[in-house]
Parts: sequence; structure tokens; C-alpha cells
Amino acid sequence: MNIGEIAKRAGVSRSTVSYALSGKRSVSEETRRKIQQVIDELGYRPNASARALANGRTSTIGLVFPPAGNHYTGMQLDFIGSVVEAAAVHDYDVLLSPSGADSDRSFQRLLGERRVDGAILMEIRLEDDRVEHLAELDFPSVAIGRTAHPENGWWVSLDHTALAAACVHHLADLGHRRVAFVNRPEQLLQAGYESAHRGLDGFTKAAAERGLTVRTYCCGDDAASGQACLERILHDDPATTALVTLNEAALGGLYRGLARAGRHVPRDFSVTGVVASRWAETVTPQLTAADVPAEEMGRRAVDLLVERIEQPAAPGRHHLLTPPISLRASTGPATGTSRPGT
Amino acid sequence: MNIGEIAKRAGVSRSTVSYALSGKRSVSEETRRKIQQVIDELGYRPNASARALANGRTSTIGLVFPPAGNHYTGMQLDFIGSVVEAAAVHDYDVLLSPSGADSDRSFQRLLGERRVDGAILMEIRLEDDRVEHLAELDFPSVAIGRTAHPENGWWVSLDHTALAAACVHHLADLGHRRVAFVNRPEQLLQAGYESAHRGLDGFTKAAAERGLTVRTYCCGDDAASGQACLERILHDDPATTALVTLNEAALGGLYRGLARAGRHVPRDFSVTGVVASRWAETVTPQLTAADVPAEEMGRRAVDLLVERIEQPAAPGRHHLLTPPISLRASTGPATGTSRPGT
DNA sequence: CTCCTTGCTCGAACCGGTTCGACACCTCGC
DNA sequence: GCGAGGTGTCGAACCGGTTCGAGCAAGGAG
Repeated sequence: MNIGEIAKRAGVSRSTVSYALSGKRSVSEETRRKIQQVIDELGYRPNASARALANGRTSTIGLVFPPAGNHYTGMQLDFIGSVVEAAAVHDYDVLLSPSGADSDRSFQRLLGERRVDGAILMEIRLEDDRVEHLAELDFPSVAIGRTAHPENGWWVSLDHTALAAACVHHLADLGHRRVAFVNRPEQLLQAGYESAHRGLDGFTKAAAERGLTVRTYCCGDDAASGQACLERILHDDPATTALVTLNEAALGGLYRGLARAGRHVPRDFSVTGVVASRWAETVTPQLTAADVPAEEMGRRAVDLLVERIEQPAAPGRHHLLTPPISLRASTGPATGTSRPGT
Repeated sequence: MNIGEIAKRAGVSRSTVSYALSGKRSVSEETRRKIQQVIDELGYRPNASARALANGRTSTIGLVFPPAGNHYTGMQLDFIGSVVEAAAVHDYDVLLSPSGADSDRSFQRLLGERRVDGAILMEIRLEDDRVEHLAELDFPSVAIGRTAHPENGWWVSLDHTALAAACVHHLADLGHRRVAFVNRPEQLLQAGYESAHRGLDGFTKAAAERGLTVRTYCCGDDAASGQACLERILHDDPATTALVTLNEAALGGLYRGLARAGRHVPRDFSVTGVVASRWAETVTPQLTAADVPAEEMGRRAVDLLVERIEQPAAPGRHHLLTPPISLRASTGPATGTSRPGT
């Protein structure tokens, strides 16, 4: 069942079998046929470990994401799926590694033990030791998200600043004056997660520009936290008429909170944010939102990574995406006391 | 950066370094210290491919699930997450393989090329060529789900028959007489997916036992299909007062359809089914459902697989789980014309 | 007819680990 | 004082591929 066995049965040397399979040297048509016949008979496939050892490539890429304590969001799911499918197109397998930090054992295994040819990192922080470490080592990697200094890096990222700002402008255009912002959980913000920071930034600046009165909140990644968060919002300022959220997992809870408070969406209260379309379409009314193109991002990340693996000296490349807001049914003109005066 | 380099710098042979690391033969304290010091200095980690080649184990398990066209359900996500975490506990990495059939290229890679020591299969069909093939090869694998002939196999499965029946009994106890069943998509049923078949079976038998009038439907794995399905249900029999669903992804659409039709849940219409708790809690009102213990199932599957890898001769083991129905807010007593006469 | 190229094949070395058998040295018991 | 037994180390072989250099035969050019 190894290459020597094939060689023996085909009456040739091991190297000839190897060349017949790889095509790196010419092999006579007759020999090739004979070898192929033996291979088909025995169902032989070359051992991946041996091949990896010999030519220094594993044909595997690592997908690194934080161990979220079984709290993966729908967006992460979409990324995983699209990365796996895109990698299959390039004949790469995908190894999952639940590592939040440079020092995690699983991360060390991937790199130190050379289990993968390259890595895709998710859930990037503004200052991210994983990204820095990989850059120093010149290890092929692509980030989904970008650090505070993304200039020469390899990454695919949403422009959360612009997206949050677009949500604000959308609401301001509809006449909303008092708007809340629902961010990812407190600990993620404190850890420096880039989407949480840039989203907050974009929201705050755009709101200031439009002269809105705002409050910002952090919210756990689940429905119960969403509901609690919404109660806090209405308690802190009952005149609030709209919110922007980056927190997909809290969405169901936010909606429930609004229903409990007797606020009809979108008549009494508008909701928008940054959410993958298949989740935006799950809630009722369907969410007007900047649709996260997870499938495209995963595919682009893989394409960049493969490119980088195959020519390691190339300069950094990246894609900054700003998907438009899809108008669905969760936002409407402001009514009542908060109608714009000017 | 390889073991020879370490040996040279420590002034010993390669085998001594290997024994110092593995502990399989005794090494003097002094030698061990010297070796460790060199290793620490250089940040050496043994190459995974070389090690896998030498001792025939990759310390990787494969997680095989169908390429759902980027339509992964929340339940699949939960499985993936829990499998990855459980595997990390046993020092295994997880390789994802999007393969629905025995013949898929990615599946062949995993097995033929010996990339993994064992595999966990998801989305099992009643007659599943992957399961049969692996059993014939005596390749260590554990299924999440079970085929039509599960007797000697290794698997972790929900008892969908019992769960669907429990949902029926719950509704019948509340007085519902006309109940619909919302299954996974048509093509999955036709392909023989076990959960769809056994769930349908359990539903149908229990309904007959309780003398209920039922209709059964297949429904796409997304909100729009769920909404369309609900419209069909009410069109086919407007007197329907409850439904049971196995289709988590359609849930949001089913709720939306009910809202559109002016049926209040749970006052006018009861909804229940088999859904992971975190998704059941996302919708409003929260779904009364048999909670899929995805985390536990993933962990048990990994535990079984590791056990099987480590002692290959052991007889088949399995876990059949029947989680209870969690009472939340989506079911209530039947009202109006469909109140039970007897 | 010879020389050179080209096509095809082989043996050997290598990738970076693990493991087996052998051996040198030391200690202990008699 | 000598053999038995244990400890620590080494060299060599092996896992299953890839790749390099060389050799041989056939064919074409001079």
C-alpha cells in the first residue's frame, strides 16, 4: 500500500512511480499505463505525512479563531463555511484552531510544528500579538479584520467605521435624533477587538456630525443579554427612537425587548446595524442592515493566502469592503416628540 | 531547527534528544537539562509531518459534514464548536472536510492519504455509504446520528423518533387536534437523512396514536422557505392550531408567517420542535422545544473516537440521547373550534 | 561510423522524526 | 574478583514519499 509496493508490482523503481504521478519528468506511455493500472487495482493514494515531509508543504491551512466558549456567532459560522469551501477549490484542507492569543498551545502547534502552510486569523484586535508574531516570522497569513497598523499587511476587512456611520446617516435621514448603539460584549471591547472599536468610532463621529444625542452600550452575545440591554436603553432614555447594533447574536433579544416595551418596529422604533443577510432575514420585521458578505470575505481571504503561500516574497495585499445598506423592514421615519425641529 | 541541530548543540545523538523528549527511555538528569536548555534557546518544536510519518499517527481527527452550499444551520455550528474544543482537550486537531458522499475528493483525501487518525461524521443518512465504507475498512470513526442498522456501530445520536413523539404528546395534551409537521428540505428527506425520517416517523405514529389530524411538509433551510411553508399550512387547512418543526433555520420564517396571518403565538397557535436551546431562546416568544444538547453530543463523539483510536479492537459503543422538552412560551392550550370533543 | 542529444529509468540521498539492538560503564551480591 | 543486572548513550534502520545525478538505449546530425 506504499509506493514501493506499487513499484514492485509494476516492475519499475519507486522514483519512476513518483515521476509518473507528479509528471515532473517524462515517463513512457507504456510504463505510465502499467503503473496506473496497478494503482487503480490497489486503490493506492500517497501518504500525506510522507509527502509533506519530503516537499515541505502540508496542503493544509489553519483557521484560527478564539475559543468563544461555544458561543460562536452566525457570522463566524458563515466564515468557517466559506473558508472551507474556498480552500477545497485550491486543494487545501482546513485545520481549525481555537486560539485567541499568541501563546495558546493550539496556536503553537500550528506554527511550531508546521502543521499548516498558512493561516487565516479571525476576530482581530487592534493590537494583535498573533498578527505581529506571524508578520515577524514571515509566516504566510491573512487576517479577517485589520489591526491598528494595517498598511503592509495581508487582510480582508469590513470598514466598520464607514458601515456604522452609514447606519447613523440612514437613521438621521429618517429624522431620528436619539439613537443608541449596541456593541459586542464589554470584554471584547476591552480586549481591543477591532470591529467593536472601529464601529463605535464610526458611530460616535457620524452621530456628532449629525448632532444626534446618543448612548452606547456593550451587550453579551446572546438573546437574554440583548433583551436586558434594550431595557437599559429605554430606562436610560425613554425618548430613544432607534438603535444601531453590531451584535448579531443579541438581535433576537433586542427585538423581544422592544415588543415587551410595546414599541412597534419600525413604527415606534427603528433598528439597523451590521449583520449577515441570512440572519437579518430571520427576524421579523426583517432587518435593514449593512449585509456582511461573509462568503465573499472567506473566499477572498483564501485566495490571498494561497497567493501568498505560492509566492512568499510578494508585498502585502488587502481588501477593504464597504457593503451597502440593504433596505428591509426595520427602519422608518421618526415620529412624535423626536421629530427633527429644524 | 531540527532534531539533529539540537543534538549537535547539546553534544549528544539524535536518538538521545528524542528519548529526552518522549521519556521512553531514561536519560540522565544532566543530559536532559542540557538538551532542554538548547531547545528553549532555539524555540525548537518537532515537525508534525515527520513525527506523523514515523509513528503512524497524525494527532488529527476529521470532521466530515456535507457541503451545504453555505447553508449551515445553527446546530451544525454548535457541533463544530464543541467538537473542536473537546478535541483540544485530548490534544487532537480538527480537520474539516465538506463531504456528503463516500466518493467526494475531500473524503478520499482524509482517508486514503491518512491525514487523520479518525473521523466524526455528521448528517447521517439511513443508508450511508460513508459509514459503511469506514466500517468495512475498520477505520476509527464515530457518527453523529445513526443509520438504519446501528447495532454494532460507534455513534452519538438523538432519538428523533421519541423527540417528535414527545412534541406530539405535548400538543395533544394541550388539546390540539390538527397539527402540521415541518421537516428539513425535500432533497434531504429523499436522500435519506436519518433525523428527517425518524422525526417524521415518530410524529406520524404518535399522531395516529392520539387520533390527531396531521399534514406533513418539507421546508427549505431558510426564513423565506419557512414563511412560504407556513402559508401553505394555513392554506391547506386553516383550522390547524399547532406545528412541530425539526427545521431550525426555518423557525424565523414560520413565526413571521404566523404573524402575517394574524395568528398569535401561543394564544392562537402553538409551535414546538427539536431545536438547540440558544436558537430556541432567540425567537419571541421563546420556543418550547426538545433542546438539542449539541455541546454534549460533540464532546461525547470525540470521547468515543479517542477511545476507539487508542484501542481499535473494542466493540461498538454509542449514546442515544432523549433530552426532555423545555417548556418556554410558544405553546398553549388549543382554543376555538379545534378544542377536543371527547 | 562516430558523436551528441533526447527520452526514459534507476539507485541513492534526503526530509525529520522514532525505535531497536548493541555496548560501555557502574554497582551490587556472592 | 567476577558475573549479573541496570542505566545511559549511540549508530543504524525505518516510516513513505521526492528529487538529484547518472546511465543506458535509440535516434539524428555531421
